[in-house]
Amino acid sequence: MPHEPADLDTVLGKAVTILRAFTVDDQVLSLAELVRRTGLPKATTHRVAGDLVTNRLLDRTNLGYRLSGGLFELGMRASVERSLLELAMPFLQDLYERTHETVHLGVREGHDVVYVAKIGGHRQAKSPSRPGGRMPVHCTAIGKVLLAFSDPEVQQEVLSSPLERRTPHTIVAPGLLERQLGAVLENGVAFEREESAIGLQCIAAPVLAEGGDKALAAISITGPVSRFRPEAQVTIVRAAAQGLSSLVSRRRSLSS
Amino acid sequence: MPHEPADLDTVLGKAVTILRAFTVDDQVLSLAELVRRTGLPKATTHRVAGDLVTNRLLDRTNLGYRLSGGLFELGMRASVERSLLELAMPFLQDLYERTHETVHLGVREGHDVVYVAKIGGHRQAKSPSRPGGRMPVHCTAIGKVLLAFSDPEVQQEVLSSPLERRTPHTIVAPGLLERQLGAVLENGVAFEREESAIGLQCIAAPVLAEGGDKALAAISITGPVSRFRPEAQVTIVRAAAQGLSSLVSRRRSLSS
DNA sequence: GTAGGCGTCCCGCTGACCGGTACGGTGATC
DNA sequence: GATCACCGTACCGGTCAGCGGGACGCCTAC
Repeated sequence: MPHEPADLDTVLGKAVTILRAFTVDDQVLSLAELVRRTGLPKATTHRVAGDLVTNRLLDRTNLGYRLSGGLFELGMRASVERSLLELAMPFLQDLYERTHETVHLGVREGHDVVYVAKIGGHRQAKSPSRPGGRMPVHCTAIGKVLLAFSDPEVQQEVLSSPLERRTPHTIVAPGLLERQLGAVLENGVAFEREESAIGLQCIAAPVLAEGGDKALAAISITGPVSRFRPEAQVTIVRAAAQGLSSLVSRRRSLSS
Repeated sequence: MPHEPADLDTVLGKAVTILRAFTVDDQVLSLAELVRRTGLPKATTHRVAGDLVTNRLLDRTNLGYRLSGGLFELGMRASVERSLLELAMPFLQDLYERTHETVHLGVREGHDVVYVAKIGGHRQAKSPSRPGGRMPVHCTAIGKVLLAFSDPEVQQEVLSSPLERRTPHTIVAPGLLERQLGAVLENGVAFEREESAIGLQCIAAPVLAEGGDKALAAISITGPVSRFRPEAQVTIVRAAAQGLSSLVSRRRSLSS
């Protein structure tokens, strides 16, 4: 987890610490729970949380605090993710319509994948991914594509840190993972077979930056083993990702 | 605009002021531009922006600052919007697949609609809405539905404040708007005919809270006048919204 | 009754924050 | 190539916003 724990000697540091104490599946957190998670003194937590409410980053409910709509709005304005999302939507729609399986758009952040979008129908496979949520790179198709098309240093960093086991099929051997990344570079797609959740398979392709060797994002299709064959989707996933790549290239977006 | 301008005497206030200086279509803002928009002293802006970068709410690029991916992630964790989005997605997909026109999910915030989701294909009508963006309630179908199913006080507030003209068809007469809201209550759907943008028509239905008289959100379909007839979609939009309503009711979500 | 957990508030100390000021770089204008 | 305007960055002493230990009142459980 390459998360420096934020400077607790500044108001701002305390504030983001409180905000980040919320995980994807927390609806509402009590003051006491926030104190427990952040390690901040109770009085301080109370005051800062109050200030956050004043500034419309938190909502106060009778059960406790929750992240507010104002924060959602702000987050949606993050230019990279938002414009990616807007440009990608038509391509994601196409994939969904052809397969009626769950379609993801994700970017890499450190050793994790962050899902920017997730679309699916009523019968979608129950997957552990959430929009705005994280998953380790090494156990997802999106993650493996993103890693394969990353700087070698990043790859080494991941390969040399322990690979968490999520299911019996999760790849925890660095050597095996490295070989797979090589294959991904050749094929332009990555697969995942019940490595993050039992019963799920997945295929992903990279959205490449202008140079063509670095990935900005990745697109994937996920389905249950019972009815979904990832190999059958190689062409359309690759096409969608490439279409998005060239669309993105036509706009200015990136930067250091 | 019921936006209290945030307390500029606190660090937190300054920080959110800087963050909110970004609009939906700003990719990157220079320090000087931030100074101009926020009215804060240059030195202060420089320092606080630097702190925001440290805390991963802003990114530093060679061109200036931009809202970071960390902020996107945080915003996606806002429970109300996120769970709404997740539950709604299958219904929105259905609507898109049936019509191949742009589908929106929106909530009300003050006198504005905030778009939580927007999905469309390659040939989507060019509409002024953006995911995470705002539009006035009185000139959109989503807005009119949300307003019709709101507390009377809110309605009065909107009706008694000036109604901004966006196109020649925008309804700027409070009396007319009020009558339309009555019709919306009866029909359970609202229409918009080139009131927010020339060439666009729209139909929306409310996602109702358990009581059945207050709207949590609304779903809409938007299309160009040339090929899209909103009246033909009454049934499916209403069905989608009702389906989502009952799904939401089955979960705990709301609160004061 | 009492014990533990909760949210709220008080209040005196102090160091984080403030912002006027100054400096170096860069590009346009004459 | 000199001048000027505008930019981002850095400094630094004064002071007040922020701090958090502690106390209080309210619950529910035992």
